[in-house]
Amino acid sequence: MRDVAAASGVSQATVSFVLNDAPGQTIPAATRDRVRRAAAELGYRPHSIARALREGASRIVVLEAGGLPRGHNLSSFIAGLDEELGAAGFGLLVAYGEGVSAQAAITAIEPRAVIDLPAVYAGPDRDVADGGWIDGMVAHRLVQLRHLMERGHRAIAVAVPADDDPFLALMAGQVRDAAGELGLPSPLPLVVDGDPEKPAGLLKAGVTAVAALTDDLALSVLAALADTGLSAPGDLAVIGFDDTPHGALWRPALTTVRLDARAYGRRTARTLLGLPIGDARPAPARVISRASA
Amino acid sequence: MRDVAAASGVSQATVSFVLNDAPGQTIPAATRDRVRRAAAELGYRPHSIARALREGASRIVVLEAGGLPRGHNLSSFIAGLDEELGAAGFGLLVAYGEGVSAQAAITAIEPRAVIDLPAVYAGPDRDVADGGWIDGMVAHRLVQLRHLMERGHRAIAVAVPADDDPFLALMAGQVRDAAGELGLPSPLPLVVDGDPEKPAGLLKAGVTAVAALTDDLALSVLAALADTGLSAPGDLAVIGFDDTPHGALWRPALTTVRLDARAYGRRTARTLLGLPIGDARPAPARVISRASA
DNA sequence: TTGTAAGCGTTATCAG
DNA sequence: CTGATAACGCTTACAA
Repeated sequence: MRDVAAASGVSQATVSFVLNDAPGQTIPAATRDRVRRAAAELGYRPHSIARALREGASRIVVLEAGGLPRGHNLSSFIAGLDEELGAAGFGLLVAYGEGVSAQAAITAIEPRAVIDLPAVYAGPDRDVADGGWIDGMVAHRLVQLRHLMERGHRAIAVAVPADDDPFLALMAGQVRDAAGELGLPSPLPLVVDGDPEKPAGLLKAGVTAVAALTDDLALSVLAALADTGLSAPGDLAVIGFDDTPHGALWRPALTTVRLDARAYGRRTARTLLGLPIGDARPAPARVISRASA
Repeated sequence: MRDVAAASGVSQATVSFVLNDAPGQTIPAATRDRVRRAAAELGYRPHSIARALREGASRIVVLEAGGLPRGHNLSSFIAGLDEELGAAGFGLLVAYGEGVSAQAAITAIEPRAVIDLPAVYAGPDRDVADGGWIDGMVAHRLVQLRHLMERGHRAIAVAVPADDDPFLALMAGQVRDAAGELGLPSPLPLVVDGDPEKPAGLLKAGVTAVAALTDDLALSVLAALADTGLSAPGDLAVIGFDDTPHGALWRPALTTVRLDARAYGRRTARTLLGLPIGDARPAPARVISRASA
């Protein structure tokens, strides 16, 4: 920066003003040009550590994605964040809960903000941080259930995990709400705990289809079905939610729903940066119709 | 830090010396104690940004895991890195190639080192950076092939991807080497490109088993088998490599091999930190014997 | 054995 | 409109 200042015959302060488009400064176009040109020629790159020291926080935001299902929906949310944050000159770091040293790294970074999606889901002030993702969730579950209804199913169970993850519990509630909105009877829970007899038991109760909270849960159900000589969708239709890459590899290939979480990611980023939401309008959820339902 | 200095009646420099066990400084135990106690009482936490500015690099190392298969082996490698780096006060960041803003974040961090595993595999000076992981690879492939041999297979194909990832190409070479060491004929390549007829064609060529470069490739083979009315291991035995969580969900459940990559992670970290390798001795690879082979 | 002071590269305040 | 200058929190010669 000192070199740029020298090369363009101004002070470091002026360089800073120009390069950051500092508001409330009135610098002649000629000077600005000279500074910018010099910066470009010298290959000036702001030193982010120094900037972070000065600003009290780095221009990095962290997304804690610890317990989240890792499918297309998350990737897509991340892509959205990436886009907007990148455009604003911010960096994005995704933490998948790798371990202590990862936590150490994150605190060392002094991020500008951290988006803790799992925590957000638990708390009440959600829409602030997730760009409305959650609030749209019931609508997305509608898409999932509707696909089943269109195929003649009304007795639908919902596959939930054995452990009680708060995030997944919230999802379960959304499925119930969606079922209510569609005038469906409240869905029976199918607790996925490795017992291959569970789905067969459901059949006896008259259930004809299962909507899973996540693709992985759906896959577990398919596995249990296969283990007991049953098959999807003949004996039981199964639909997932997340579009993980390995859902497509299964046989029968998993039917699932894919969200346009990218728009939510963009909205999250924009609110985080204090920008207007803009045009990031999420497309409706889409059923990826494969073989299992 | 100023407060700690004041509280213990010494200068900031002394505080720094004590807290970092600066070599070549001879500070009486009494003083050291006072300083440490004060630091603890005041809850002093070194400011990593300031430190990074001063040192020219943060105490963070980045692992670029972009194109790598994401199964147990990678997680285990990461766990090993995590352990050693954490113990040395370093942070670890894993970059899964999320996008531009992630790259921006990484450069903004000025990491002490970056371990670019994919690049390492391509380059010649590998054992420097991966703790000998690669060099042990042939031995691990031996385990994979031996499992097949023990079940009477000698005509073995290797499932490789359609695109030519340099990392996977390297793996393919290791399988060939392992086959040679076992006195097996050079394995035919099974190019996994979504064509479900490929495995059936292999059968005609007399092949009875497939060793896949990764679990995902193995799963694709299983899917192709299912699509053509064949099954594993009856028609074709299939063994994966990586122990991904969804391999266990498939039916037939995928037999695969799991590495003790944790030890390699630890070794990588230690060489990176300039420490002696120590006791991190990798256990031999283990076959996770499920249904597919 | 301890303290002083320079400096890491920015940004922001305040005079000119 | 522009330029000194003072922080930000830490490390490390060098002095005492």
